[in-house]
Amino acid sequence: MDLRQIRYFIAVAEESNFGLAARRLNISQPPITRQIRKLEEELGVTLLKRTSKGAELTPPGVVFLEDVRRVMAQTTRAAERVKAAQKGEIGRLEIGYFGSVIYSAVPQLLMKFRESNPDVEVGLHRLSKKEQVYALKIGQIHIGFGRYYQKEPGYAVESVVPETLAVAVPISHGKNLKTGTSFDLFKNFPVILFPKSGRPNFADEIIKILKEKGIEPAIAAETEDVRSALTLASLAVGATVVPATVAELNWPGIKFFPLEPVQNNCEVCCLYRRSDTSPLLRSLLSTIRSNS
Amino acid sequence: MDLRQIRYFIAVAEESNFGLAARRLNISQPPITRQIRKLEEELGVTLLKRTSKGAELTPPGVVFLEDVRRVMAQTTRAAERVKAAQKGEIGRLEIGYFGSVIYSAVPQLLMKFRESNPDVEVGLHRLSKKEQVYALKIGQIHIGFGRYYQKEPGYAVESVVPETLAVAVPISHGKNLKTGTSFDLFKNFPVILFPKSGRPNFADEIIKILKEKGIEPAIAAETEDVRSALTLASLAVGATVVPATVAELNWPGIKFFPLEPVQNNCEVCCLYRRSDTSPLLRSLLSTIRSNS
DNA sequence: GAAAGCGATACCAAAAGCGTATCGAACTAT
DNA sequence: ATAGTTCGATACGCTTTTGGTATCGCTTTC
Repeated sequence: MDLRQIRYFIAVAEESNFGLAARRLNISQPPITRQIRKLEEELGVTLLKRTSKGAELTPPGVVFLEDVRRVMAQTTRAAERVKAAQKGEIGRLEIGYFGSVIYSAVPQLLMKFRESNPDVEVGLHRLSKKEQVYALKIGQIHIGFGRYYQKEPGYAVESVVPETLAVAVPISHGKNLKTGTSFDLFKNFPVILFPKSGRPNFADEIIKILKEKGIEPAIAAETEDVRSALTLASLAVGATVVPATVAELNWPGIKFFPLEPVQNNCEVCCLYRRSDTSPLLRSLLSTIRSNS
Repeated sequence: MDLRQIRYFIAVAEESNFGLAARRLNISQPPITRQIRKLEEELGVTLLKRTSKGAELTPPGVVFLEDVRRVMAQTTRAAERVKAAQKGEIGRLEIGYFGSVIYSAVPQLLMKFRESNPDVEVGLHRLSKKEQVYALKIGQIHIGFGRYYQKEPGYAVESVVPETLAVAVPISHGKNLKTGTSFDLFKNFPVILFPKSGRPNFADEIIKILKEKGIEPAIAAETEDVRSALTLASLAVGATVVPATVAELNWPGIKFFPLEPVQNNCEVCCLYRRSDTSPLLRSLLSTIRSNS
């Protein structure tokens, strides 16, 4: 079977006439006779009954016409979709993330991306930094989000959100806490740090920032992620420092104080293969860049 | 676009290798290169990234592969279905009927037909005998069911059910009615006849039968169809004679007495075009014939 | 009974397809 | 480092397929 034969058959079926079908297809009549007959021979079914006035569908021909119209429609659709895919309008974008970026920065970005690319499917994969590099290498993901990427040859790191910080303290301790700057809060609370692994990490950065401000806080706990840290904070174990985007969410038992701007490396970054020409990636990158 | 190109593309996509795909398709490798390139040129999209190890799908290629697999599946399905249609296993059978045959004879027949041809759609059309002939002529229906068809050239009439008759009397008149034969009932009731139109018809036949038994009943009413006749009978307007198949149904307020077998022309018949070679019709006819 | 309309057929030229042989680039292994 | 291997791409000749023109045979119409 052949798409040409199908096209010819549909034309003849619709015109009920070989000659008219030929004119519609801008060819002469004999090729139509031949292709239709070939199609019928291959199927072993008479699709058209030749009459003195033209041709009419046999009952199997009616069935075949319906089916074959769907085939043509799907073929056209496939051609349209593959072009749309090249423009980055459809397809599947695989995203790796690590840590707190999933609480706000990534969702916000994806929501914006979705506005201009509503038909793109998105896959999210929680992966450590090391895993992200490997996943990028084998093409499992297109881009990774996180903090503190080191530069590697062949890979690009770009800032996504120039993050500010916030201090999270247990709400149970009243609200008359704030007297001076947010840094003064650490006079009242030991600090909860996270994550434990993946150095250099957010915990190291916080220590560094506090040190610069002359603060050497007691360490109340070290947790694996923001969520655990905030849970401990809500139990009045101590205070913790989180990205401002995380503070935008409602966490029960927690009150956030924005931290005065400091020199820091906390911004959310993305990592991708320089050689990746995927239109979807390029489209997402332009969304990221238009954000800042 | 061409089904061959699609076949080649799927093979290469699945093998991730032009050469292996060629072997799988039992052709040499250069034609594959050429066809794939032609496909890509026509679509204006690079579907495969040629690497040193073979080939891998580009993101648009992934999208295209999914779509194009559906096309192939549908094409195969269309080929299967058209063959099934020729065997009379699928398709649409249009049926005309008139009068009381719809109450039992036709449903029973179609139920049996459905057992062996579960995927055949059936259309039912209430048409007078005259309309049936016209509908057959223009191909609107394949077969008509009714009684008292006259023979016409080019059309065949066949018996479907060698029908016996039953007398319907109002249930309100107790059950000690039956003394002699069922014909004796007409000593107690005037007769309700139907239908009014379409002579020769069922009413004529009943009159004839009664006459042969020496009965000349008073005519209580003439109605358009069985349903009306039985409704009147249930109101004790009179008794009426109906086909035995109709008596199998439960009609409120009616008691049926089988009528002793007599020579009659009441059987349900079907009418079809002798030249109609539709496999569906032939299949239905063989169901009909195996019935008797 | 002639004319017109339809699909089928015959024949030729053009196009497209496939196969063999070969190339060039990239990876492997010694 | 270099020869061998493994890819896909290319060149060329041959075969198959396709489409066009002319024509046939049949049916319908006037």
